Amino acid sequence: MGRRSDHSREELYEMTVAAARGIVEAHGFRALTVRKIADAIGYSAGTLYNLFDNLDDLIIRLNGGTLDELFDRLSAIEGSGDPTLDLDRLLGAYLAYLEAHPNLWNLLFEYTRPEGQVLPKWYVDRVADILGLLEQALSPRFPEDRANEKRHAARVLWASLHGICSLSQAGKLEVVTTQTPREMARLLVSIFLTGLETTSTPNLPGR
Amino acid sequence: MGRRSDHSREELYEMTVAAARGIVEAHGFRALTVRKIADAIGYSAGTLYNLFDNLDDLIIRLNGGTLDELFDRLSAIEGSGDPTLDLDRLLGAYLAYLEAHPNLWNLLFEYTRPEGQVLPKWYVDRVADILGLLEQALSPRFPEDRANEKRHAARVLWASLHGICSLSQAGKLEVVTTQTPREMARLLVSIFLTGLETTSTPNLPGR
DNA sequence: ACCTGAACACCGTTCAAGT
DNA sequence: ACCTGAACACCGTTCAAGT
Repeated sequence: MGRRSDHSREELYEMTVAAARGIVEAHGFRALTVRKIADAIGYSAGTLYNLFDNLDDLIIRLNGGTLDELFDRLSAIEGSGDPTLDLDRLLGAYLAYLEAHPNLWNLLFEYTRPEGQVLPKWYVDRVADILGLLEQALSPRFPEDRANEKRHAARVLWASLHGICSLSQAGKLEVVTTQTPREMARLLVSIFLTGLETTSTPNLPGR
Repeated sequence: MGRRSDHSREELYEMTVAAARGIVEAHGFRALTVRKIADAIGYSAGTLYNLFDNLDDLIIRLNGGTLDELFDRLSAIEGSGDPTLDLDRLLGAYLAYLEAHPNLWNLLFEYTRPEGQVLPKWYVDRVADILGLLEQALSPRFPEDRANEKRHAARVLWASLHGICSLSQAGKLEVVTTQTPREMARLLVSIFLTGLETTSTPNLPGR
């Protein structure tokens, strides 16, 4: 036993995250265990605790990479200035990623960390970056002095689209509808943008 | 050891589900284990396997009860014929339940069963019943010959609201917005209903 | 300084043995 | 027919002991 220094700390870190990702992609997040990751990289389980606080920490790092990938795909889309078109492209890329890496997406959103753990700032920032792309696509619909309304609209739309993806991924959609997630997302965007056009200041029910 | 017959099979079943529910409500779904349930009802773990196929089966039964409760709360709301008002009331009741039983709701939606397991029919039917209430509230917006569009709209709205609840519950909303889930849901319903009014046949981007 | 293997305190599930 | 306790095959995490 004792030090091996076959790999630098950084190499080890990369190997670990890559191995974890491989396991999740191949067998789903339920199959992800510290022992299996250690096996895959040829080290003992204890070694991983030199690199990560615990499995939860490791998962958050892995999810960070997934968020990066997602952002890269989405930010590669150049805006046309037409919200309908831009949102549809964003949507297409998002759903394509989801379809290509369902288990990674699952780990990203369906895995909830234990009781009252807060997400690290860098993690939240990455989510905010993705939200920024949505805001940008919505921009033509909002004058500059209504940035706050735009923020709110983008977040509501984001959460809504997430709901469609989430239920679809969990297999809870196909049992109650024949629509594909793509169709549902398009219908949502279509209704949403139409609703935005005529609802500058939404009139909410009595409160 | 051997048979005790302190309780009938039915009693045992009820005790088990109640104990499981208690554990989830008190400590979250991560705390739910077969051994703890058995402890709580004063039987051995093995006994639970006389009543349920496995823990997953037990959870689905528990979730069935949660769906029933949710349906009861929502169906107690009498319709006014005004979709804005009715949807807001449904929403209020839904969010109130979520707030009162966050951990039960969590188990219902965030817990995903292992790989390719299908939900039993009675379970899907209960979800469909709840969807029916949404459809009913939307009814004034759709002529009778557009029942299918109504179905689709109800499902999209349901998934969207679910997204808001889901992200809120996971603590992923408060980090990117100051809006409450209630406000987001209201904004969504408001935009959605406005969008429906003027979008009888939504024009989707090129497919 | 790093890595290991054993240990600890858990899991879900099965099943021979008892009544 | 029902129930138990032990067993099996796992977990995440810690840490003394080795290099």
